[in-house]
Amino acid sequence: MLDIKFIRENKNLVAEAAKKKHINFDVEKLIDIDDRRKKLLGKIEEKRADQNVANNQIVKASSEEREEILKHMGKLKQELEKEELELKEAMKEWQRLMLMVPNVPDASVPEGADEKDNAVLKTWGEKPKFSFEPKDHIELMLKLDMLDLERGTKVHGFRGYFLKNAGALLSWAIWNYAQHFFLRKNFVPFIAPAIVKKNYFYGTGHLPSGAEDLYKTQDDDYLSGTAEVPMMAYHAEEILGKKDLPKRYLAFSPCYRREAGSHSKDVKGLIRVHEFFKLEQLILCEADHNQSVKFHEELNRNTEEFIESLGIPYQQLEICTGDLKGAHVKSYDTELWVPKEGKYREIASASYYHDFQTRRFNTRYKDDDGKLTYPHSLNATAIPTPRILVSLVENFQQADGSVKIPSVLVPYMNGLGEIRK
RNA sequence: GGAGACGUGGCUGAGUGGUCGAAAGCGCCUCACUGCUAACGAGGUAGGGGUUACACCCUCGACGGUUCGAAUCCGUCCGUCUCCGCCA
Repeated sequence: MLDIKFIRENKNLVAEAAKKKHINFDVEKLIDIDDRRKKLLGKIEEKRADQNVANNQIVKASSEEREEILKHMGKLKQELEKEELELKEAMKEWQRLMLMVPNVPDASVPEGADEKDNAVLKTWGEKPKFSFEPKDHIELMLKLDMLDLERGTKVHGFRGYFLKNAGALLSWAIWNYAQHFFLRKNFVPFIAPAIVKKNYFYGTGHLPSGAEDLYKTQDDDYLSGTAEVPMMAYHAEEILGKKDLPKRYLAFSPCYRREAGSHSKDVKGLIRVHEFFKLEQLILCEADHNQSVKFHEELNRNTEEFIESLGIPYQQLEICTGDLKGAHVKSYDTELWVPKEGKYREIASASYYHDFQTRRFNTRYKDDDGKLTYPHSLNATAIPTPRILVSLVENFQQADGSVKIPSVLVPYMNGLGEIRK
């Protein structure tokens, strides 16, 4: 959420941001409501002051005076009740609109209508050339008995899967390797809950839009699709010390996504599943744009380095304005080469938000001059499983149907260098 | 899941209808003192909104109710602790 003062002073900027992000939002309407809010609040505060004065008088008043004061207060109360109700109504609309205000994209974000306009920043690695007809990850993994989709759908349902044998081992190996890899970069390791109270999803911007993609429990909690939500909620309502910043967290969590609206997409295999696991990088830093930019580049580079260490070809995308989510200032996506599909598929996303999220979470820190300030937040995927397996097995498949394991993972596979039946 | 107790400032903790945004202690800050440090002494010290600055408003877990008036009474919810039950 943006500061209402900022919105009032920069309404053109905000209107422009909404337009760029294809968010239907009327800034003038919000400002009208805010005018009303301020006016009502002023009137109410005046009456409350009056009430407080009368309150103090009544204690030492004579009985006639008391009569008089009581009459006055009764009248005040009636008027107050009416105005407070009006304010309540206005606040409801005010809050609804405030949640719709998009964050302002950075000037460096390329203009574009949708994902087709995302800009390729770089490509890395050499796409494998096969002397044979390559298989897709489903065929490979089924034949190597790493994956059971039939029983996955029997037991879980649509998009269900079991990983078994080397499929399970490879997942654990990736988690453990990723843990060692990223912790060298000075993160505090976490295992975060996926069951999270509803209100925190507003903090990250996953609510109100995005509700249809969230599972919820009978207790009205929601299942998070990313550790970003619990990790941002971790410091909700807290005041941090400036000396404790930046906070650098590496969180592992299961992730749940209903994938509503993408029923026809990637219906087979491990690209798009309802339940997966992810290591997520998250940073809270001082409220300084340059720091946000610096850490954003760093988080993104961490992911790149990790992928490079595995040796999987990738490309980096700079997300254009039209594809940028409401809360984001800027995002990069990392996409891995999927040989059988002949295209790059998303594996990771790195974003920064300025104080948009921390404002909603009411996470603050004490500045040098004692002022409470909202820190900046950033997050980036470290690595998700099982999606990473798709590119991994397809890129490293051999003519005989076996899969070569990247050397960095071999120690985590009990020395196993290849997967074969 | 059952029974009971409890939620007050950075912390401990007093406060059962009005002079309470709140005693006292600890901590912290400033000053004074001292060769230096510590102790002692004096003063200050919750958060948020608002204002050029004041004034002023809100906040005693949350929401709602009673009342002219609520930290205080009532209801609901949330949370914590203890005991029991169940359980990896």
